[in-house]
Amino acid sequence: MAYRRSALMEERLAANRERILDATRELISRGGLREARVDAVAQAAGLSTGAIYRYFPSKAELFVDALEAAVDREVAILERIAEGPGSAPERLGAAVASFVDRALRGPNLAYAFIVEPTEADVDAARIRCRMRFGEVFKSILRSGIARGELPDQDVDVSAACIVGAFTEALVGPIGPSTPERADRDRLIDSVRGFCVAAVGGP
Amino acid sequence: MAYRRSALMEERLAANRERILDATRELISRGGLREARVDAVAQAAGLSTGAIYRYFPSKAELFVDALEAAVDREVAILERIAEGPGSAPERLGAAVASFVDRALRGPNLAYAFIVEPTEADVDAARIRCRMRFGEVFKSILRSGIARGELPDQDVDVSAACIVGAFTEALVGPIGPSTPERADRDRLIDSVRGFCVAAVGGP
Amino acid sequence: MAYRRSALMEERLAANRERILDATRELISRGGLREARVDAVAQAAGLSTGAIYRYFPSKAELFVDALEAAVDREVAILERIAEGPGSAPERLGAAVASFVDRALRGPNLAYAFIVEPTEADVDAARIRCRMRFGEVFKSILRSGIARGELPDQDVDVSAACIVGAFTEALVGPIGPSTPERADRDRLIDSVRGFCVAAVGGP
Amino acid sequence: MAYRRSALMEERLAANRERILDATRELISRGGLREARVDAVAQAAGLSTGAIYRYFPSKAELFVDALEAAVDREVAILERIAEGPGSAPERLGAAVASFVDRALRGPNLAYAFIVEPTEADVDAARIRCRMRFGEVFKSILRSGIARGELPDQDVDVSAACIVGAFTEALVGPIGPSTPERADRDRLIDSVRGFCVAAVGGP
DNA sequence: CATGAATGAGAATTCATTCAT
DNA sequence: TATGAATGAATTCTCATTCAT
Repeated sequence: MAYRRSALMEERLAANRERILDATRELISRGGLREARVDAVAQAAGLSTGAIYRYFPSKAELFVDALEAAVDREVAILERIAEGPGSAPERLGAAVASFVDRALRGPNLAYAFIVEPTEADVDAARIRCRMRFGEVFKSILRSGIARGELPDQDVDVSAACIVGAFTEALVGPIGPSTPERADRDRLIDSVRGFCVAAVGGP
Repeated sequence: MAYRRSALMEERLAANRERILDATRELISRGGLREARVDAVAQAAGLSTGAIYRYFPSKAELFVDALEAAVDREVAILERIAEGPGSAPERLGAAVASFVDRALRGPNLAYAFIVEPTEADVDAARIRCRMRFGEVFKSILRSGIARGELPDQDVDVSAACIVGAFTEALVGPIGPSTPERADRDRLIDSVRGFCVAAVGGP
Repeated sequence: MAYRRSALMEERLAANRERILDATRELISRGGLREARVDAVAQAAGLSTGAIYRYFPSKAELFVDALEAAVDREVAILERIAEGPGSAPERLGAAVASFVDRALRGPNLAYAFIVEPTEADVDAARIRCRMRFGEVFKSILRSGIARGELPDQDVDVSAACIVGAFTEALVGPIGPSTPERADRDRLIDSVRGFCVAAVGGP
Repeated sequence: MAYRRSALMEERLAANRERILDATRELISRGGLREARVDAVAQAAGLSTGAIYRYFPSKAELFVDALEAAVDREVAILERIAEGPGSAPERLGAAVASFVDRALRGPNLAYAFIVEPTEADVDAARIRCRMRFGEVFKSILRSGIARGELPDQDVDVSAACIVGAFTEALVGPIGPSTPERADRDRLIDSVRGFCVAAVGGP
């Protein structure tokens, strides 16, 4: 009996943790880090303020975990594309398009984890996340250069520029509103074209 | 009876105002809008908290003025390049290089005026600033397309991507520290190359 | 899962709210609106500053509620007298005496809700309160005039004068200290006599 | 030469002092004590903030002096009426009418010196002023009782009620705006009638 | 373990008063 | 003496974190 109850509880705890992370992501994607108060997160997660602190030691750690969870998923998808078939320009284009497409559909953290300084702890996580994105693109670029599909270049800078380019395209002229399907496709194409050409793709 | 404000005082006031704006820019460029508290700005400017309110009606207006002052200078320089001689790719490259170069030398607000939500007032200014930068690049792109120096493209998206690319290149792999001269030149070249190639330049 | 707020807690919250309102009334009745700082109210209520904002959204609303709560009670009592039996002069005298009597016993807000400009919000409430008092007396006067118990007169002015007369009698020669029982009775009689005679009563 | 300059200066100083007092009265009569900031007074007087402190050691003392100056004039006028010819009810009515009339014409301090708590210093002055007004009315009442023109009564209370009545009539239903001439006359008559009847006049 | 009321350290802003010019 | 810029204490309000129930 002790076992079963424990298992049940275990599940519930995990579910709560997930709900908190989801609520955090949701709130950040709407109003930025600034608007994501602990109270608001708790309410959105259907829990009490105090409960948050059972799952996360501080607001900063909660944010860090939320950012990293979101980036985990994103990077996993991008890595599959990066390691998949096709030429480097093709894979680069696909990765960019994939990211932009997803960002345009649902609530995304592009706002928050790219450039938005906060407390030191969160900021460190933000930088780590940015670099992880960069790594994916760097791996594509390196393979392309090695195979002669792309000209030689400073992959650190190119990767950073790519990340910056599509982020700005997302949060900049478009804003948080979801554009029409046709607009979306055109935007994705434009960004993809920009990034592929930038690194010397055809 | 009427008291004529002495030239000396006039100067000192102007100097104070400038010092406040400088301090604000300095603080923002280091820790973002969040860290730039009125107290901190005052201290950095060598004044008391209350004095700030003699020069600016509110923290929000101070920030707006600081952002716009910085952007005024920046945009003026970029516009001169945009309207100058040379092909569109050349001018684009020169503009990008010029911006990155300056940003790498002194404290820059790239952090703040690109993406960092805050109060509504400041945010509105931030968006205006971003658009002003975008406009400069759009004008270059349009002229290039008209003259056949650049392929047809969505100039809105391209301009946003350019702004995002060099901003990220600045805050991303490099951070606030000023790199060595050689590194700096290499970085500038890489970013320029990225942006020019991205829009279809040679 | 849903947490039912316990009856005990419910009670405590209500008690706290009441304590805050009481503390506010107490402080206002001593030092006027000016001295009733949020800190002071909190301390007098045995709570922290922040706690006040759990019960009232702003200092202004707290004041408005405190004023209106006090006036609600007062006006209810006066209305019962106004609508009760007896001639108009009798009822007027009874109403005045009743108000003065109560004011002399406990902390009274006479100071605050009669004349003391503050923020717009609070001021609006103050004016409303004053008018509500006036209305009670006007109703008595009108009925008296209709029945021929009182001579015709400008009831607006008379009501204002009545309110002013007993308010001043309260805050003026006496001040906040509670006088002896005999003095109190004499004061009440004098004020009552003054007001009844003023409007043409016997 | 030293003499002449001194006399000139003397005059100018006195004129400035008067201007400051006037400005203070003006501001208080408009927005109450709260709105009369030292800066505002200085500007209204055509002087600098610092200059105020040459003439008055503190804001509190400035206010006290302004109140007392205003009351000096007022009381002098009322005393002349009180000591003049006519029966007590006549003189009482004339005094009340005179005060109300003047208050309705120009900026008046009725707001401030009757009921409006502030700092302790100013408050003490306020109470003194109130009592001085009371004294005038008490002297009328006493003479009326002595001569058999008025019934015996508690002159302290009656005087306070009179002051309260006309004050409230002034600041209450009418407010700071100057009413039409006809309205004004009617108001004066009503208040006079109220006060005279209140103390047992015909 | 969950709750949400309470805490209290900030942060922005105001304004009486001072003091270098 | 006059000026008005500068000061800084005081005040309102916010929000991450704690803790009794």
